[in-house]
Formats: sequence, C-alpha cells, structure tokens
Amino acid sequence: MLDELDDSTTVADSALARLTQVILDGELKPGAKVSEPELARRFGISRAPLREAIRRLEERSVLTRAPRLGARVVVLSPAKVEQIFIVREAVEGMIAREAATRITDSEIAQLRENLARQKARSEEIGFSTFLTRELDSDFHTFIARCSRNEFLIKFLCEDYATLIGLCRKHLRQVPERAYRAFVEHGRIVDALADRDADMAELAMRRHIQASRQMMVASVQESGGEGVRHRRRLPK
Amino acid sequence: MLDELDDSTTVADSALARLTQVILDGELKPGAKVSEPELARRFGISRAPLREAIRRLEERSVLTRAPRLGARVVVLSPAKVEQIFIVREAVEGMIAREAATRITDSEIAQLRENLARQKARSEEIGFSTFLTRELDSDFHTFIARCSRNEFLIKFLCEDYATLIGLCRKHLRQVPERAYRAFVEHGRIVDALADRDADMAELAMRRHIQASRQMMVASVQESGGEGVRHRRRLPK
DNA sequence: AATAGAAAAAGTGTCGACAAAAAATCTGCG
DNA sequence: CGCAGATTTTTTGTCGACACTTTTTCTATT
Repeated sequence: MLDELDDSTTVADSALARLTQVILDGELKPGAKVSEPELARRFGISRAPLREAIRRLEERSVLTRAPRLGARVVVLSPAKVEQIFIVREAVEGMIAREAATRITDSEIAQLRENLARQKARSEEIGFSTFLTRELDSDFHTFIARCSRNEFLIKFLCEDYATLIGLCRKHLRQVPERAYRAFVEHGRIVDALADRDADMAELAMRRHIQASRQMMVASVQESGGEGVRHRRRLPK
Repeated sequence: MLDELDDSTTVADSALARLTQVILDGELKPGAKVSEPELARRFGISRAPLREAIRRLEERSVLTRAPRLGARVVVLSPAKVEQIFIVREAVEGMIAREAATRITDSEIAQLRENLARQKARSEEIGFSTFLTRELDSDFHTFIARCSRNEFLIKFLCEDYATLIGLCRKHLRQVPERAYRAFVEHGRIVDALADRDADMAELAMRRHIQASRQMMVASVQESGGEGVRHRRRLPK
C-alpha cells in the first residue's frame, strides 16, 4: 500500500491484530455481524487477507460462522463464561504446576514486583480495578511463560487470550474481589517460590474458581443466551 | 462447479478435512512443505479456500508458517510430544471431572460396551493395537461429550484432535501397554459410574501420564528437533 | 392496510491474475 | 572441479471480478 514500512509482516497478520482490537474495544459488540466489505474498506485492504483473519478468530471461538450467513462476534452467555473458566482452571492449574519446577529466582522476584505494583495501584485507587486488569493479565501470562511449555503458553497467550478478554468485560469487579484476587495471587507466588507443584496447582485452581464464582454472580442474567445467527440483526 | 451437490458445505471446509486426512495418512510427512499450488491442483480447487484451511491448521499447531516461506507440517520432537501430553492431562482430567457429575446411566452403559469391544478386539489380535486406536480415540471423545462443556469438547475433538493423531503415530505401542491402557480405562469408567469427580480426574490424569511415559520411552530420539523452516527440504 | 410475491441490492464463496519474494538453475571464474 | 553471482522459475501474498445466495425493497392483490 502507500503507508509506512511493513517490514515482512503480512496484511493478513495485521488484520488479525486490528480485528481483535476492534472486538475487544467493544466497537463490534457480541452478536454483531462481521461484515467483510465494510471491514475491508475500513482497514483499507481486500477481502482475502481479512477472511484469513476471520477464519483464525473463528478457530479461536471468538467468531461464530454459518456457511452463507457470515460471521458474528460470539455471544458469551453466563453458561459459556462458566465453561470458559472451567477450561482456564484446567490449563492454568497445569501451568502453575509446571512453572513450579522450572521457575527461576529472578522470575519469582519479578512476580513479587508485579504483586507490589498491584498492591500500590490498588491502595492508590481503592481497589477499583480498571487499571489492575492489565496487571492481572500480565501476572497470568508471565507464569504461563515460566512453564516452558510452548503449547500451554500458546493456549493462554494466543488462543484463549481474546476470549478471556471478552469474559473480563462481563465482570464489573467489586473492590472486595480485587483485594481477594491480590491475596490469592500472593499464595500462588508463595507456592511457586517453594517449588511446591501440588500447592501451586491447587492455589491457581482455587483462584480461578473464585473468579468464576464472582463472574457468575456478577453476570447473573445480563447477557441472554440468544442471537443464534438470525438473518439480520435489528439496528 | 460441475460435480455432485455441495449442499451448503463449502469448498474451504472440505479442503480442511482433506488436508487433515492427507497429513494424518502420512502423505505429507512432518517437516514437509505444504505447497499451495500443488495441493490446489490435487484437490481441484483454487488457492483461496485452500489458504483458509491452511490458516486453520496453523491455528491448531498442526502447521507452522513463516511469512514468506510457506507452511510446513509440524515436526513433533520428543519434547513437543511430552508438552502436548501435559496439555492433554490438564484438559482431559477436567473433562473426566465434569463428566462425572453429568454422565447418564445410558452413557455409562455405552462406555462399558466400548470397553467390552476393546477387550474382545485385544484378545482377538493379542493386544496388538492397530485397530484399537480408533476405539481408544472413541473412548476419549465420548467422555469429552459427557462433560457438556462445548469448549472442552471443541478442544479435544477439533482443536487438538489432529495433533493428538500425529502423536499417536510416534507410538509403536507394545501389547503390554495396550493391556495397561485397557485396565486404566476401566478405572476411569468405574469412577464415572460412582459419580466420583475427584477420582475420575485422578484416574484420567494417571492414564494420560502413563501414556506419556510410554510415548517418551518409545520415541527416544527417533524424531530430531530440527527442520526449522529451512529453504527447501531435500528430496 | 396488511401480506405475499417479485425485483433489486448486498454479501459470501470462489476463481484467476499480478507483483514481489524466494528457490532453483545457469553461468563464469578461480 | 567447486563455488559465487546472475538469471530464470516457482511460490507467496494480495487484489479485483463473478456467480449464487441471502436480504431488503418494491409492488400488487385481497
């Protein structure tokens, strides 16, 4: 095109990144139609690379597709959010277990630093959690990398990252929960520091269970089950 | 086109199925280049739908891609096989846990039927395992469906199915292992029948751990770490 | 006026084409 | 005879076009 330097990154790859951002920003809301011509125009690209990005997000369960009806942003009903957290519990539990035997002292120090930032930020803004979301996300992905397992890492940091990001938006976190999460994070780090694999897995699973319960209680019946690829969405 | 009736299934979807089969059949061996023009010719389709299929297999970690060098079939080094089994242990353990509280009596009966077939087949052909592979795969996917969790099901039956199929080829199973697997399957079904979630998860995890250890011992150093997107593969 | 049917518009799935990059081949020099 | 550089060929990434399906709009009838 006529823009800056691409430097060996393809249009399809950047389309994936941009489309992901559009969805996480809420510009394309759950249930919204993903129009190929419209997005292609908006991104200034043709439909071919855009379709590749759509296929990949479909593979990640972020988009749902029906053969001739196009793609839509997934609607996360409370039931689905709960199911996603079950998967997270399994995978992140194993991540903590594997990390416990492989984490370095330096990495543990970095985790404690992250904890300190969480605490400072929380006390500063009274455990309101708009900005601690990023720190929380960092905390979990950092531990994933300590597992030294490329498939566990890919799962949490790529495959499920967008879906988890969508789940997070459902959660109007209460300060109380933020504090509990902070305490739970501390327990996880302690277990990792002890290289106690069993305890690390258990602490991580309990942490995600607690998040799930809070999420379910919070969501209640905000997001309906519906939007099953109807013909057109009402404006 | 000019062939029979497509009936709402797209060329891209069937391309995904065919390409998956070609890889599982071993026609495209690990490390082999996935040539778009060649496969498009072979399948009698254009490159556009083929590329969508390739992107999806890439998302499933079956293919690896470098921006302008094309895609290659993933090379499963012993280390990678071990990592994949770690993921399986986490996910299938949770599958067993969730299934324990949701499985019906009818489904338990079906599982016992599968076990009977496994036993019959094994005694018939002396626990040689060429044909029991399918029964084993059925066993695991059936339990996945009993979890009633669409994300767990999708993970095992779609996302990781091809990768697990590739792992299986590494394992030159010994009759002894087949018998042990049969016993372990029985323990899993017993735990499910008792609706004992803890036991079901533990039994499944031990089963997959045993498979992993057998696999690692079997593979040894058969598949090298190499083939890191070199320019061309020697014929 | 409301509904059913027909016509028009828009969207998806697929194809062929082209530019740029990579791989293979050819060529000349040591 | 081997190797470095240049040339040809192949392949990838992207685009525009077209057919067929779905959706919307228009029209006519009860």
